[in-house]
Amino acid sequence: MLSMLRAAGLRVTAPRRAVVWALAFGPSHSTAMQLLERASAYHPALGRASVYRTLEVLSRLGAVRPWAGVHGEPEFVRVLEGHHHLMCSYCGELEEMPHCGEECPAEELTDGSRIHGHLVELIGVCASCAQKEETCT
Amino acid sequence: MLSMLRAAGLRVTAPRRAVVWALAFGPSHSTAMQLLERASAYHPALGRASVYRTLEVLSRLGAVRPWAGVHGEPEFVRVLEGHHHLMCSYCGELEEMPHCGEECPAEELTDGSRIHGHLVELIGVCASCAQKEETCT
DNA sequence: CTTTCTGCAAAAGATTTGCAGTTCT
DNA sequence: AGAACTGCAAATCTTTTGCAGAAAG
Repeated sequence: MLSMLRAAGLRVTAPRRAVVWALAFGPSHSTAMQLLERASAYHPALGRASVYRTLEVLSRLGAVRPWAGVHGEPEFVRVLEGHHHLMCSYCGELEEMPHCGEECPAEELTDGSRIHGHLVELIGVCASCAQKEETCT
Repeated sequence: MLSMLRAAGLRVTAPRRAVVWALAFGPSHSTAMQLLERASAYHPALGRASVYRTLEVLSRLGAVRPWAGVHGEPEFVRVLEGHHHLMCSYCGELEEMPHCGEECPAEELTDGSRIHGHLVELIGVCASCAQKEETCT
């Protein structure tokens, strides 16, 4: 993501490096505050505002997307590599799904556009809940 | 969505009907405040809190999903019918994509789970921007 | 009739903004 | 040197919560 900053003519500074580091080497989605906390280990002087400002920049570049977490908490998701979840409306858990390769069906839906990332969210009942229910019936 | 409330043993009240009406007959995604405004036409006494509470209930039932809008503003998306967007990271526009049928490839990614809705977001450069760029080169 | 839901207003948070100082290029 | 970026703290705004009263089943 640092190279994306450079390519866009933006500066690569310590605070930005810290946030990118926290994004790249942490979980695929986190809240702004979690990122602040993790990135602080890398650059202790980091302030809240810079985290938000960096996330805004990265969103504009398409490296990250704001996303509403399991209970609606605002989070940011690394999006360059593609991302699939299953939100189970029965147990309320978010199940991360295996990564998709180059030929992810989600990216086939397009016309002349150039896709470089995606976020797929399925809403339904997860396999383990579905099985539990059958057992009950 | 009213029947989903009944099926879950929850009450169907005027405020809830108003919010469901605003969701069902309005755009596929809106902010809580926009819903409040529209639903007020239907039930003028409606208060903010009830909108949030109803949206919370509908999210738990899987009829709606919180979602981060174009610039990250929290919105709610009708999700039962499936939903596809393309976020163009060049022009920043959100392009709504044609609705998918029953055999939407997005829903094929599953194992034993039962899917009843989905939200697909592609991040990339939209067709018209992609074309513009070619012309420039 | 009981339990759930509602509106109000206050409280709690999260995100944004202005500004003086710092740091890339 | 000049423009871009940062941290701080204050301001703004959205969402949540407590509670007394109303209404659905």
